[in-house]
Amino acid sequence: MLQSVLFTKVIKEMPKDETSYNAQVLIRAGFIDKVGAGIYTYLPLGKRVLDKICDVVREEMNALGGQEILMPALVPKDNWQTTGRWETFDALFRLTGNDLKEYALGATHEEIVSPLAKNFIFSYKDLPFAVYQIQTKFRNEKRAKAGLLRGREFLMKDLYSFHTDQADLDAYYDLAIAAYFKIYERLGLKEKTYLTYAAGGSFSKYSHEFQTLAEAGEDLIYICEKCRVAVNREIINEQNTCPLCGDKDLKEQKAIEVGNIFKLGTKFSEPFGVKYKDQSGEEKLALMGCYGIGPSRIMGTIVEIYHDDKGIIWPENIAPFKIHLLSLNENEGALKIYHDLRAAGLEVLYDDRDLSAGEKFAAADLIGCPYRVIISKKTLAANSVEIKKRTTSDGEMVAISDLIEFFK
RNA sequence: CGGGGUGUGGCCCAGUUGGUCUAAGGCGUCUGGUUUGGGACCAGAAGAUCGAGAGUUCAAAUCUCUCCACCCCGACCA
Repeated sequence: MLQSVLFTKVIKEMPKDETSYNAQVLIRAGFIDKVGAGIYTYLPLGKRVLDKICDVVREEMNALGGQEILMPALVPKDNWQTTGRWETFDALFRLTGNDLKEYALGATHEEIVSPLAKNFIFSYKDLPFAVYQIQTKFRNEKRAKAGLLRGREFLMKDLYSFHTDQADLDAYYDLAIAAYFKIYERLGLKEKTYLTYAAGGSFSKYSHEFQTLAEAGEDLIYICEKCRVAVNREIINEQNTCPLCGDKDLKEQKAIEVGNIFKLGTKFSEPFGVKYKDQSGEEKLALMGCYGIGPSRIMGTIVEIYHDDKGIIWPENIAPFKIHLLSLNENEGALKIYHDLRAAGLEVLYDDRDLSAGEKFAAADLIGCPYRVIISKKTLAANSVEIKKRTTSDGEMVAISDLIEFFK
């Protein structure tokens, strides 16, 4: 993409009214634009990152056997009354149409997916299966905060699984945990992410959160380094020990919740009557699990973790562009290289603007693409370009003839 | 929702014991020129109902009241 065409540009000054790092830098670099508290527009650079995160999530959900669907964001009141959550779900956005009917904006979708599943589950032969969606969720948070970490409107992947029995649910649940760690690995978060035991509700002893260590985190977790798991605050108050090894030597850390999975059991299949007939013809309730992960929050989390004093340092898998090509007044030579790189299938943001070198460098550091390729009189004199990784301070000269090979 | 803070051109802000504010400066933008390896420089220009409404006053960005928005701490977060 030509940067001269990109309609956003970097801002030199910190935005007022944002102290959260991810919000400050994402706004300054032109990834997002703030509309209201916890409400953001994703700009071209931000949309690319968000899409890449979603792609990773989607691939792993597909690998887990999930079938992608898209449920409505506008949900009739009836669905919420069936479970009683119309009254009890504080963060639900409720609204009334011109027809005087009441609706909620989807905050989670058990109330939609359960009656949906009921339409297609009759026999044990119809089970198990799992569906998921990646969709905008709405929660009327008392206090939106920390940029993308807690919004009133945010992107969420929610997967729901349906099973005949507990053993099947348990087995799938473990597969989901593994799938989640694959996602965090691909997003560069695995090292800092802990499977965290949380209160489970009525159908299992625990639910699980995935918590990524970060100073910006609003959760406190207690880590058992030996087992590489953690427990959250509700659990630690009940039993000051690691649920796996019983160790009492737990380390307190701040963390961001980047995923959350529950065994729902029959909590929703019962009110909605999601039943199947088993081999003996007996009617039974299906068991459910649900598995959430928020791509927009992940984006904020990655920024919180991967940055330096100059800006963002995107992991290669989700950078808006792999290469940031900077022309220092050598647009002619640079344009050819831009086309060559693109022809080789590489994602390139090409700064073809008529600006000083310093300004281009500063913007490139802020935006944070993994590789910077510089073309100047100096490099062209040597038939070369200079390549510098965002993570290193010094670049290296690479012959133009070897450039494509360098990125293979 | 409780407590605290802030609202002034697109952005960051000065000004707030009422009067010379006909609102300053920086960034950005536009015009012309000089520049070009770390946010360059010179000259000129455009751009503001001072968050909104009501009130006090000869006079309000400045005082009073109401409301709104945003930020922070806390509570909350299927």
